[in-house]
Amino acid sequence: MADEVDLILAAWARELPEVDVSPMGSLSRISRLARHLDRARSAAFAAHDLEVWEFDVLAALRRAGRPYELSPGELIRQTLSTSGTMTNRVNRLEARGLVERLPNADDRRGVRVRLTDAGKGLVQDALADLLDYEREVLAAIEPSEREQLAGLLRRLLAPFERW
Amino acid sequence: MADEVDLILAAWARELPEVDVSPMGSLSRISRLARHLDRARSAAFAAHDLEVWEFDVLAALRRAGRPYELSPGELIRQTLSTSGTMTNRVNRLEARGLVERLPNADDRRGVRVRLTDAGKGLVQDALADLLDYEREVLAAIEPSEREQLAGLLRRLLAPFERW
DNA sequence: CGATAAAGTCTCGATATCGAGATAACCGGG
DNA sequence: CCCGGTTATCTCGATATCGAGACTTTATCG
Repeated sequence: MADEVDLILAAWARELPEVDVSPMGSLSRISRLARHLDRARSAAFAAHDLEVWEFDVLAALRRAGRPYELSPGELIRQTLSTSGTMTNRVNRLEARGLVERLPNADDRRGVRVRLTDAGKGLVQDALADLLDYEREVLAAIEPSEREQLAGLLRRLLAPFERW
Repeated sequence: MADEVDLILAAWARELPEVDVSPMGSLSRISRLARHLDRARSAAFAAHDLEVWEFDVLAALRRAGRPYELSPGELIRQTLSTSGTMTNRVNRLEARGLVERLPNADDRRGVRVRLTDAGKGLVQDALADLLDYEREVLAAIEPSEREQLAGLLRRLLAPFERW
């Protein structure tokens, strides 16, 4: 039972036998899987007329809890994006009526981005579909293996998210 | 020992306790890790004045073996990109003298993309640095766990790459 | 206090990607 | 041998992202 990455590793072993490419066995798979998941998520969200980036922002606001507000800076950090990108995203979500910008009373440099009722409904529906899809993907491994996997990934991820 | 994803899962549990968001424990980590890895790779390749996408194409050609040629279509499939993207990439790599386009004698619709000597040297140097970096990332887990991880990821990836 | 540094957000130009359509070549059946 | 269907690649317009710089406000420290 081989995948594309096995073929890639075999090719490197043939071409550069003195180089140890085993790290790719994990990390290339992570990158490739992420690409496939992104595409699949696009398809899943299309039913709600929603882009992946739109979902990412709306979901961050939804799980922040009442009053469903975050600053652009917090959204940038949670979604691993940059300031120019977030300004643009909020603009377009605002134009669609899914979020609104409010002044921040405590810090006049800042802004609060708040989920509207329309945005809230949309993100919950989309989340349900996303999870259904993710459960299908994960059906390839056993529940106990899912926990193993999550644990290993957490340990790889932690160094990137600590500062 | 928690990461951002643990916080995200806890937030969903608080906000929507009736929804089982456990699939995100694995899949969100995969996506986030892929983003971080992409950024780190950018930094690693910058020393060679190389973009990640440039490396991806050159590496595919290098591991194809002599005469280091592939068609654009094969490059599209291996790098999970699209036709317009690949035309653009090959154009720019050609302009930098890292690859060259040759006519395909067997099929005049087609083209062969061949690695130049300059491209070959560059990709091997960059590969060595990439692997050094990847080993650092993987130092967070034990060798036996790396194999476990690779095995689980293979099983998740396989359904996407079968056709 | 006043000056300087730091933080929050937005602007905007450069760049990469996607994807539908165009073009050219190949292939198989009649 | 011709024709419709398929395949390989390229074109090109729309779009999202990045990131440096601008601007405003807040924090810090002498």
